[in-house]
Amino acid sequence: MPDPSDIAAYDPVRALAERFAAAVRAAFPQVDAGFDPLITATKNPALGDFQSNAAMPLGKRFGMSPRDAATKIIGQLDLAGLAEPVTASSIAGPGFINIRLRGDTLAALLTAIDTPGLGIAPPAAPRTVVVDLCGVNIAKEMHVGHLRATVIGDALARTLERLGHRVIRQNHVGDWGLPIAMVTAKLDAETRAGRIDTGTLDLPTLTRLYRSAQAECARDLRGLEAVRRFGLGPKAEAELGEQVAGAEAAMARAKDTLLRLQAGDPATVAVWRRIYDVTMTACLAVCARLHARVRAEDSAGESSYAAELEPMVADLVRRGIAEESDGALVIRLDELGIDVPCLIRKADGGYLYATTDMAAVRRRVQNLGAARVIYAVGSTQLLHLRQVFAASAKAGYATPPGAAAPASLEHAAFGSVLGDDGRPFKTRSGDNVRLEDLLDEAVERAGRVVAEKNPGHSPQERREIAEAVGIAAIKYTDLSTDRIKDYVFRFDRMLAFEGNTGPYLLYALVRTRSIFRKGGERGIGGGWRSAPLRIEHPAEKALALALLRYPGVVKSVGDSLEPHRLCQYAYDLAGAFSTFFDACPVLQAPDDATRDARLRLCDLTARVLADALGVLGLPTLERM
RNA sequence: GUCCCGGUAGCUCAGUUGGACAGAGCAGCGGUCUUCUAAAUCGCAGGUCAGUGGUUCGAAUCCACUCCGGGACGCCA
Repeated sequence: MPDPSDIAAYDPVRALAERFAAAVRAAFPQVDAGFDPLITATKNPALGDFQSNAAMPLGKRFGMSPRDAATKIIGQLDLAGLAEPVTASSIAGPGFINIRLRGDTLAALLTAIDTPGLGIAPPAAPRTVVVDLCGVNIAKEMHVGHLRATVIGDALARTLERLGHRVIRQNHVGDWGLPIAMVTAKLDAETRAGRIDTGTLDLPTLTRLYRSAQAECARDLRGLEAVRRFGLGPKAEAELGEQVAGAEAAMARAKDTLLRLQAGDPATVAVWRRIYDVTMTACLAVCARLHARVRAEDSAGESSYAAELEPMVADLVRRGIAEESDGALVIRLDELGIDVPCLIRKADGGYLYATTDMAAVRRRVQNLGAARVIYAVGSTQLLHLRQVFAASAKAGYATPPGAAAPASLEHAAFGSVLGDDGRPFKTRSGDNVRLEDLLDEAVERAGRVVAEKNPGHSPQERREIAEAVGIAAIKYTDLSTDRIKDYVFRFDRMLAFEGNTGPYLLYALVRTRSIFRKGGERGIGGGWRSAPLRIEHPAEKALALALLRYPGVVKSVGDSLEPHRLCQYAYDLAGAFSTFFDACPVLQAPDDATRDARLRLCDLTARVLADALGVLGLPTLERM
């Protein structure tokens, strides 16, 4: 049996690449040392496990047929202890070289990843990564729009943590500016009028206040203009004029409130603080229910940047980064390939969200020490974030002190959640759908299915299972497709217990675990833990190959920020296990050695699958 | 108008730095439970990869143009 340390740890691709690179160097001394022998998994298992596509580029370069190049390579190839011998019949098609791993090699590689880390080694140089996620607004309930920012952001954060990096989550709470001042003024007025008790204030009430405050301030200024322009008469003008006067008064109160907030007036700040606390308590509870690790200490609201904006803008002006344009202040980005300037201060002196976002880049890179800043933010902000990234780079804010290279600012953009009609997901009346209502309905529907599939559970058990299944169903749907695309939200599809769904994966994990419960009942001890792995049956081989892919897949999600790759992997692994479980008796294996080897394989599968689901942020279960 | 993102089987979607006849799931048809959770598994059927042209030994993948759908475009956030 080969020594795992001899074959580049656990990774068959790397091990084969080394052997092939050596053979290519021997066969073609002219090629440089960095030549990539292009090892990939073979799509059709009937042809082999892996293939090298090295012969095609070599054939082209040396003016020979790729099959001749392949023949030269295999003449120098030594796969002893790793794979079946490669012969002329291994060359196929235009010049593919097919490779079939040996069962004992697979067993050795699996043994190498059968560790607590499951083959994922800590990075040589851990990086600090900031993940911007969730992005709630105060005085508003979480709705579907926050689902993806929370679920995707948390999955990315977990992935990077799993890879051994230092992750700082940042919930960029929308807690500042004129809209917030409007609610603050409104709540203050309502409280003073005795219509609201701040002690028992809840989020639905706040949301109502927010809406009415917005409506009061915005009341038909445009309508009045139209009435004047088209001369609809003094009566219409007077009616609208009254409304507008009210709106102007409300707006004036809001602006006054904003000034007092900015000045730190204790009474006003106390009202604001109450709004903040009521909102965040509810928001963090939803995050907890979603199994998203977003905590109070992860909040870095817009308000926390308020005091930094004026000095930052002054700095930008002084250094000539920002310039005036029509009374406003902009940063031009033409030289960075963006023809729309980034507006950072309005003509009236007010700041914009780009200003706050630049301050956030600066703090995240300069103070928090981020080498990467990842934004789990919707694709509608694509241009905005490009501008902010470019403007921050131009200002030098994206480069850590003393560092040679700037931090990497990355937008993990996602598409919209759509309703059945293909339009953005809304209630019949056009309101946003409350996230909590969505979770409640998913859990309720899951409960019905659980009761039907397995009537033996106690009500308590059923509730717990339904909760996990419902949450997993929603999260998995959100994570399992390419995030840039929109998707249609459909309960029946995500809660289907067959196919590529969260419930199916939970079930697959339960099956891997239940075998040990059953084994315990039959008096089988833990001797299998140290039993030698044996990979003989085709289903065992397919499962082994799937398990060995795990570290590389997690790594690729960390690089690409695409959690759906890990979902696809988990689904593949679950499928490989199901096939194995069907074809290979474990507890009734023909002999004890086979049984123990298979138990160990089940255990490794269970741990990898549970780890993958954990990285995705899905809740898991012991039984269903 | 400019820019960005999508378009793959009836439906929902994968498709790694270009590689073998384009893969799953659902829906349809047909096998497999006295045996480890059948919420499973095995098989059949189903596709001009939106279109045209180009690069290449080789293109769903890269380039150009066209069509369709969505989005964003300095004084909201």
